Amino acid sequence: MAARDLQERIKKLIVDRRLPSGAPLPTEPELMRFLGASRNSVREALKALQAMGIVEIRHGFGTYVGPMSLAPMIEGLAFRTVAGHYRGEDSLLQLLELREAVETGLVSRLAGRLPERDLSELTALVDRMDRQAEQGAGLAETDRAFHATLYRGLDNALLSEVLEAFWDAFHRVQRDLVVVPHDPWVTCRQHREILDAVRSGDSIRAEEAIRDHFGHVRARLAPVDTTDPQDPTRATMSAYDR
Amino acid sequence: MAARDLQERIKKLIVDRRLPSGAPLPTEPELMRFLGASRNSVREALKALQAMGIVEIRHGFGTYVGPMSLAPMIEGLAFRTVAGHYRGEDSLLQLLELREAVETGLVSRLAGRLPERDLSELTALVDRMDRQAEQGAGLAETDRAFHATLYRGLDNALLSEVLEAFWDAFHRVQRDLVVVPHDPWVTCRQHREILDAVRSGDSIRAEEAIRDHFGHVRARLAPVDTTDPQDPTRATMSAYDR
DNA sequence: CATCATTTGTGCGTATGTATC
DNA sequence: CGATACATACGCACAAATGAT
Repeated sequence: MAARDLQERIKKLIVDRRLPSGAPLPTEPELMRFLGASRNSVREALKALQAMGIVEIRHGFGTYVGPMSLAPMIEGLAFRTVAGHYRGEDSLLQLLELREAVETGLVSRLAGRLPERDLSELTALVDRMDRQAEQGAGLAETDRAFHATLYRGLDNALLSEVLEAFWDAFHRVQRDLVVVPHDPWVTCRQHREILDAVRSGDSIRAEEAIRDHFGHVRARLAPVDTTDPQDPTRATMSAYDR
Repeated sequence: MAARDLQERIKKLIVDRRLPSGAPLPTEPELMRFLGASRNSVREALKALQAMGIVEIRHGFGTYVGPMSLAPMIEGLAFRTVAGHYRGEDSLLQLLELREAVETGLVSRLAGRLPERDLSELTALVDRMDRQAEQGAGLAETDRAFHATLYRGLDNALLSEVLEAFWDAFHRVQRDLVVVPHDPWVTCRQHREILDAVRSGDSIRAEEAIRDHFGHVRARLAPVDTTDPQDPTRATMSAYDR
């Protein structure tokens, strides 16, 4: 029995029965009977679907319909970027430019259209960035929240998820791969400028602010590190070394 | 041994050895020894990596490093959209709006910056659309080529791939799920308008043209079909019925 | 063209770890 | 604590596909 068919038939089973995220799937023996395949085949099909985020397997408990998040996309993008990076490609830069290209376009549509509620939330986030910079703490999570809150105003959950996925993939790779000596105060100032520009409703200025922000990150990215992860004298610590 | 670990260690093996796309991976028995796991566990890990597009398995031949394409992302997006659609969500509309939001932003950056070579290629594509409309042939592939050629000017291979992935996911779902009675002449006219706007260098007009184009598709999408795929009287044919 | 070795695909049996009741 | 149900893991055997001899 073709393993490819098994995956398709399990997917069909989910849509046919209108199973929502979190709904329990038939147990492995039941799937074996239903699909007419052995345990190995069923398990391999489930593993593949799990990798795609379509099903969720909880040890000793059961299999369930997955959260349908874009987590697999993050994994795939991140690995693709890491592999390309070590092969000497500028894959990390490309990922950053992808974010820049998309976000510059989106922020101009947002300018002047954000409700006061979101604006004040963004203000609070930038304020928190200031405090974190003062304490020398990392402000990655706050940066993530800022971008997420900003594009929430576009009122498209899928779009928000995609942007967050791009953010996650980029920062995961950046954290594992390169040393970025960045000045937190510059980051704070740039986010405040983005916020001010959006609040003022000036599309051009908002685009410019986003471009400045990404340009700053890009500059810190220039001296890419492509040392061999097998080389014990390497300067960075990759997640793939564990 | 956690199956999750196996996947990570195979990924680490790929980056450590700098294996490019298409390079052969160790055979299953070799991986069993290298990873100290049973064949089933190794195979399940490989299946998951295959689903993510990281490895490619060819029956009776061997396993290879995958093409690192975004094909898995298309699969995931498409399934997520289909499942959401049958559950009564407007997931297909959201996917279309995602494309619209991203493309409106990008096309304004393109206006007036496309080399004559790309412009003439786009002209040829629109001409081909006209001929196909005349013959009553489908112009989906030409539409795909138009959008791909358009954003090639942004000079970011990753961005191009992502946009093509969005296109593929949307059209796969639309083709399988809903009946869209669309007028090919309108489509032709709108693409010509996009091309003219980009050629003239008018960013505003280019954005407007893209918005018109997507607006037309959105209008044809309104009467969503959520009939039960198990219902033999259904009007549409889903890919998940096979 | 046929045969062979190699490699992946499939199926079965069994033992172990883990969660729920 | 035991009982039960389930996922996890292992090992073996055979089938099917591919490329080379």
